[in-house]
Amino acid sequence: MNCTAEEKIKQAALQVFVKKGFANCSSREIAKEAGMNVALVNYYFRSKSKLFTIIFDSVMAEFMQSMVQVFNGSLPIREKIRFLIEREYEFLTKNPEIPIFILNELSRNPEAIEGFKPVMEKVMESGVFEEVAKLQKSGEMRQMDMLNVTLLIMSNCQYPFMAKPLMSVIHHVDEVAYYGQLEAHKNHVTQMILNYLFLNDSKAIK
Amino acid sequence: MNCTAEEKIKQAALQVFVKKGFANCSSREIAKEAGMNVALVNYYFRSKSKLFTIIFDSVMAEFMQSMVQVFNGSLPIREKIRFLIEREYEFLTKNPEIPIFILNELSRNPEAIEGFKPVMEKVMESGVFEEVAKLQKSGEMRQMDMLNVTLLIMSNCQYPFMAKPLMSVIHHVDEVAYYGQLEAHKNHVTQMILNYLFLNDSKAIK
DNA sequence: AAGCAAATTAAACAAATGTTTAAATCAATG
DNA sequence: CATTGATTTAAACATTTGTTTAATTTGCTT
Repeated sequence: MNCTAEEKIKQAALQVFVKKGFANCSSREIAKEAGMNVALVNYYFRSKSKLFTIIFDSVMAEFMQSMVQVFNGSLPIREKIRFLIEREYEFLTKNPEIPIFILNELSRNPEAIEGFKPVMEKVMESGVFEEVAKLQKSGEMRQMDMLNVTLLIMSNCQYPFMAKPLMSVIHHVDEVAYYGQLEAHKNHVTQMILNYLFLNDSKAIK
Repeated sequence: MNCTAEEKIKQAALQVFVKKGFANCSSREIAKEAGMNVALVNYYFRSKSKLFTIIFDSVMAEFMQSMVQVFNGSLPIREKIRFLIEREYEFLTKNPEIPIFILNELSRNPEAIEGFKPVMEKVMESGVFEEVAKLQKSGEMRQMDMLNVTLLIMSNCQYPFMAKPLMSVIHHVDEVAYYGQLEAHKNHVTQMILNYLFLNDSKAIK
């Protein structure tokens, strides 16, 4: 592990930013978390904003990584989607605060999306969108816009992790029990989405 | 319309808090939005935090209102769910920033959930949960935990509005086009969820 | 060991923040 | 009109914030 001061600050910033959000934490808090002086943060990164941009972009990249990997693989679309949901739940179980962090920062500060565009290129280059379009033409998949397909998958993967505080109260479960429920939820979501996207579906499990 | 100073401050606070979040705005900003002096905010509400709690609780109540109304109605479960999704999309089209506001504040400050518990009581009292349990016993509905049912509905209603900045970039659409897509999405979501929740479903549309 | 650049620190700065104070204004009552 | 209480304001307060400065330490080369 790279343990230079610069790297330590980046790790601390990642933790603090993701947990509390840009507006809700101070440079001094990040420095303290890294075990160093405030001035060092600006010595290495010039400003809180500049540091944030670096962290945010790296989070976005990691966040999209599983999607890119799965899409670039050679599985048939149906298995790609199943695998993608599997991977998303795996990633989000380890990093449950990421989606709320990203969506919150993006809606408060839309220019933050800039650093994300290069990652998006890779998804487009994978050719999944064209592949889906072909299956839709042939009647194997339901005719619908790719935006809606993307939205179905992302909604059902990310929202359950974002809503933990709300759902725990509604259904009186603690954190451990909630993550247990999400394992079951993953299976429901996979079945439901595949059944809906693919027509005349002999593999559908009732 | 009630145009007392107190009411004007509350309206300004609602706008500012929802748009920017608690940590990302100042008392002075709220006062300016209301067209009055900073000191008045504390004169009427004692502190920024106290004012926030009042606003947050009222937002939570309004947010859950459609759910309570639909659940207390006399429609069969299937129609209740269909109607609920309709109402959610209607509400969120008018108030798209509410879900990210609520989930963000809740995850940064979990005690904020307190003011929500009374609203939750009303949902429980409606008896929907028992009604669903009965249909599950009879085999009309798929056997699954109520937490997962709730999660399916909320994910597919709220997330699409939360993810607007992300999705607009991914699919190169502007705000107007995006909300247009969400109309189509509402129909997909309704079909998909009903098809999944209700078994042996003659009304299912392929 | 001396010198030097990079790394690190304590201290200071101006601006912004939540909150309070004390004075001014207003509206209604006697 | 004078008085009283509620409302509104400008100003001040102490803290915190992001950022900078200038001094000190560190590690390494000669």
